[in-house]
Amino acid sequence: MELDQLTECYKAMADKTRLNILALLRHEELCVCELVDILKMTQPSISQHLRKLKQAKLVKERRNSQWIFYSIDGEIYPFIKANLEALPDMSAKIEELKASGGKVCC
Amino acid sequence: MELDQLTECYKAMADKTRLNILALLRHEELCVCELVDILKMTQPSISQHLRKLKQAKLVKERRNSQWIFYSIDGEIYPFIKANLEALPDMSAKIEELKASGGKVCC
DNA sequence: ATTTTATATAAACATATGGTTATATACTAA
DNA sequence: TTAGTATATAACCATATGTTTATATAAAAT
Repeated sequence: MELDQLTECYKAMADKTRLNILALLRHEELCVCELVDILKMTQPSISQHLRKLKQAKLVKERRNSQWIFYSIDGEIYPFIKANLEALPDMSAKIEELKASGGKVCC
Repeated sequence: MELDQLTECYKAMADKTRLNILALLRHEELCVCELVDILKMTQPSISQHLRKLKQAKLVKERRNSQWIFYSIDGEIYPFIKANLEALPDMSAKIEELKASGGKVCC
């Protein structure tokens, strides 16, 4: 692949918050406010991280009325599956969110 | 894996020069001055990039008298092979180096 | 229409990063 | 021991990055 595209990919992954987001999206698509809830960060911060991931084509978005749901993309990267598999399991965080009634949305 | 370890790995890969170094080392181990030659960058700059790669355990070093040869490591990362395979082929650069008599060393 | 909710963008700031120049260290050769 | 070669480290600087606060946009509900 092109080095510039690869650099953008790894830059996008070179941040703990963004790896957390990817790890969460592995389980299911989530909207911004759910990520804010789970990661306990401000909404603009999450939005900007999502923008980087989207620019690197690691996530895609889908609008559903007032919410925008993000999900894993990365299909342009032949290696992405292997990388995502190395991310820690975050299902507990997702369960927490659902238990606290924070799911669908918000 | 641990998110901190993964973050360090992707940070190390999030730079064009370092991806170039990894792409070159895929072919064979190289010493610092050979990398300086091929990448046409200053020696301190290359050294500092190598340090980052080494800290992330993506490369390892082997001393041979006055030279230090770097080679691919990354064995702590289950995905690293897939990632290295996506790097562009740099064999032409290596051939150039050998043709110009710059090999073994320096 | 106006208000509320969800998200994005902008401006400002502190910290991180990469490059350069200068210097230190490690080994070799004389 | 001294000089030369290979590499590492340090100090400095410019640019990039991530966070915060404030504001803008878009859709929903009233």
